[in-house]
Amino acid sequence: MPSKRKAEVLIQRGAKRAKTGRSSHMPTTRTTISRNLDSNEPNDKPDEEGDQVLERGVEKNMDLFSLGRHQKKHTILKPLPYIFGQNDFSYLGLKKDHQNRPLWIDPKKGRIILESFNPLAEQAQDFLTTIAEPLSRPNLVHEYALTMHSLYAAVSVGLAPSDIIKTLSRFLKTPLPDEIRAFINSCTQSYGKVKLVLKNTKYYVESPDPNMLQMLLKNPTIGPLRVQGVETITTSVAPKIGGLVIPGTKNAAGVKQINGEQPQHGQPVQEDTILSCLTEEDDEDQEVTHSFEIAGKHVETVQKECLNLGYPVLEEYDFRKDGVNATLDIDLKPGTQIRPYQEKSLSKMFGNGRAKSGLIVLPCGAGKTLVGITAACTIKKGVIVLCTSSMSVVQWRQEFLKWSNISPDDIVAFTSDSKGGSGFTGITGIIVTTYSMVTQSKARSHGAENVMKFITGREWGLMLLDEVHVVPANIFRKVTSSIKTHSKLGLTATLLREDDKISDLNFLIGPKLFEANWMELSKQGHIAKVQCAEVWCPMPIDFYDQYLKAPSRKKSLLYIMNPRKFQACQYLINYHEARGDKIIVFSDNVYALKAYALKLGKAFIYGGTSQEERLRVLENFQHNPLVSTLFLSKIGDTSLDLPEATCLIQISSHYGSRRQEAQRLGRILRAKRRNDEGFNAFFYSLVSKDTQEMYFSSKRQAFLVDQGYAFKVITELAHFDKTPGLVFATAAEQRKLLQKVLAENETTDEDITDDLFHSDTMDNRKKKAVTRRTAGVLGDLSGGQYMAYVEQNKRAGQKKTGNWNRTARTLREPSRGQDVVNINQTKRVGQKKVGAQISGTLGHPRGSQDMVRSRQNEKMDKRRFNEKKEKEKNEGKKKFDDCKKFDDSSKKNDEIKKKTDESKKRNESKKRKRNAERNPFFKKISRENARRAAKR
DNA sequence: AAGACAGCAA
DNA sequence: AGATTTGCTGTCTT
Repeated sequence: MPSKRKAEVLIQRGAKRAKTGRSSHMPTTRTTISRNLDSNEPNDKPDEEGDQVLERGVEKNMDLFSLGRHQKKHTILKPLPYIFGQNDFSYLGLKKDHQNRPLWIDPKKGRIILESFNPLAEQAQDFLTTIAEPLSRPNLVHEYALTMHSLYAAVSVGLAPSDIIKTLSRFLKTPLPDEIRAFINSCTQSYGKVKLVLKNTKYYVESPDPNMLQMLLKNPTIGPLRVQGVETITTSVAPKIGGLVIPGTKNAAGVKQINGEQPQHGQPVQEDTILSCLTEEDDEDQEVTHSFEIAGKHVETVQKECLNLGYPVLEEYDFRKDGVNATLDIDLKPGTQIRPYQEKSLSKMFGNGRAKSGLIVLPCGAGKTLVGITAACTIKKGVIVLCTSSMSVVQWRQEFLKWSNISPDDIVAFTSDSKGGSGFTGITGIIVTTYSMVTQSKARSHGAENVMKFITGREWGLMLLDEVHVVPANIFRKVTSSIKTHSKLGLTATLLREDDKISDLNFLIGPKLFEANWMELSKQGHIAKVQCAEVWCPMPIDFYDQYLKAPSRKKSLLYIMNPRKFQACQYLINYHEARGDKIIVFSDNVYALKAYALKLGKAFIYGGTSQEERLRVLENFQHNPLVSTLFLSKIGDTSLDLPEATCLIQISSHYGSRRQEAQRLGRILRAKRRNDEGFNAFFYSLVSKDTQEMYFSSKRQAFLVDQGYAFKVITELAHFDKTPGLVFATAAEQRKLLQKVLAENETTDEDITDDLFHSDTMDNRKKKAVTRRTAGVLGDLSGGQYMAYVEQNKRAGQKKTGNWNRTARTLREPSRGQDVVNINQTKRVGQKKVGAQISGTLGHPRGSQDMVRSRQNEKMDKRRFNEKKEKEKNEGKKKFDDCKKFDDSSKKNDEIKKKTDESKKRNESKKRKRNAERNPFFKKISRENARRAAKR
């Protein structure tokens, strides 16, 4: 039964990935292939290595259809399409020595398949990462896509089209299809014809070919964006390559040795992979180039349009020839050596002696920061670093100080609480800030205003974009146009978004320069090895009943609060604590987070946890051997500098977000013990069987599976039933939990609707709430008693946890697990509790945090309402337009309609605000606040 | 120093 | 397929 299920899921996943090709799900492919080969070959030993089987099988099958027979192949060999599916390209005709060549190609889609067990695989892989985009790299067969962008990137590293074609056909088992040859030629020819150049904070579109510029100016999108009357003719010199040394590399060490400095001992001498420059021709001729100016804010549009036209804009920074911008005194600290893959990624960036803009993708814990710092040390000009949170701003600054010799005065943090004066003490320097800091367009404080002027008013040599996958978000993409920089380097671990905006990075930043192979890094010991598992927790029958009946909202709560999941979680925690692991448990749902942590007596942190408390908990988690489990909400995904954990358990997560999954896995890749013999980190996803969670889980895993991680499915934990002390062991307890879960939703909704949503605009919401109420049968039946239960519980909780000293003690003595290690009670939260009490008297069962939340909900409803209205309006407008296409007055009407709509909206929001203010609930709160303030 | 608030991301 | 809740930011107020 379990194996059947597994097969089903695998097939499902395979089907889901069918768009990107079957081979992307390795376990399926592998098992299918070996099974079929087994049946073909009776002598086959069952324990034979899969790759050997595959290789021999492939050989054997290849023999069956030698060249010339391929026309008939499909009729002759029935099993083949079954085995290889759409990935059988042998009809292209195999070369005689195909066994020695590692690549297949799909002539239609430009997909390249690499046999990673082939002796030439390593060489081929290096080549492939340069010219194509890795799609999926599991154990045996890797899949790459030849795309426009990847080819642009290849040319920008210096590969000539002929090189690409020559090398590709050398690795191919089949002759290079003509389509592919044509595709490569068409993509590479137009590359580099148009350049974007930054001079004196002005942008110019430049080309050696005046016709090209004329063509662009005639383009309806680009033409009007030209700044008038500044067409100039300039001369430029083609770049030279030699002499550039990236600090931290072997070359750099050599230079230092000559200068009398010794590289630190114990550092392995690295292979000289650096600057294997592919073009050596030094053009000494001076070329005449033509250019026209465009405004900074139009750069994005122009780049996008040029890309559409098939003339990608080349953005390169010849920083060594830049005499205008001051040179920054920065270098890596002596003895610092960067790892081979870091070097490789940087050599892609500086491949031709100039700085190319682009993206570097490295898994978490693989030293992205150091790559950024090394890039900064190579360019040696003003640097601006952008991060997602103020925490990482501080970290980036620290890392810079740690790895480089930059003077602390020259590196400034610019965040809301550290405005960093108005610049550097020197003439240039590094500024570290957040995306929102530089994109905020609303009123700014005086200091911030100054710094912003400073940032936008000058030219930067390098812009480092941390977590670059956030840039395509509507607000953040502004940064690329408002800050004038010669080169951009985007860093991320997961170049993934669940929307389709990720390809925008191609013109917002640049092509992907390098993407590391996770499995390779873990084999080399740079990141930890991880065992991934999905634990299937069956739902107790009454839970499942309710799950089937429940509306989607409650469904999720039900499968998260599955008692069997509680038990599995407890079991895993016990098991790994006994092994000496440090465990992090992730839950997106705060309610579940608290419930789990309290029930199992562990520490937890979520958004409402104060700064002070967070630090205290983290410190205990790190140093106190008695605190080895920590529960985190999605706060742990981004904004927490987590100490090293070795085991990770997910109990709930954000739908099918692959990025979240990868980011969470990244939390255990850093482990210091990774090089210990046989060390393994563990990654568990707990899913409730036969629920939506299964689907989400498979979706989330897609990225990691592509990276080569194999997820085991665990349906039974060893001695699970005999484990003593499991929570919710009796049916009565489970029933109680079920009621609690059902009622939790009920009461909240009811209260929110009754207390907070008096305003007439909320009719929709109310309707929704009513339907929801009728749906929960069990909740209705037991609602009354149940309220009492909640209230009691709440008060008990208050009594128990209000005291700071007590919680501090329980933390130090976790053996008093019975006491519940609730270390979430800071002074701040304690104050909030007062709010909770008030709300309690009003019949609001949850804390004031929830009050805030529900107000936010109201806001959100407001927004959604507006959005909906907007949508309807747009649709209406469209129809309106359609009907009155030729009516001149339609525009006027439209405008009037818009205006009235807007004023209506404004009035409504005002009304809502007034209502909110008049609401006794808020009045009471604000009175309480005032009273408290007076007391202080 | 901490909370309210608004806006945004995922 | 679509939903959706939590958390971050800066600024202003107390």
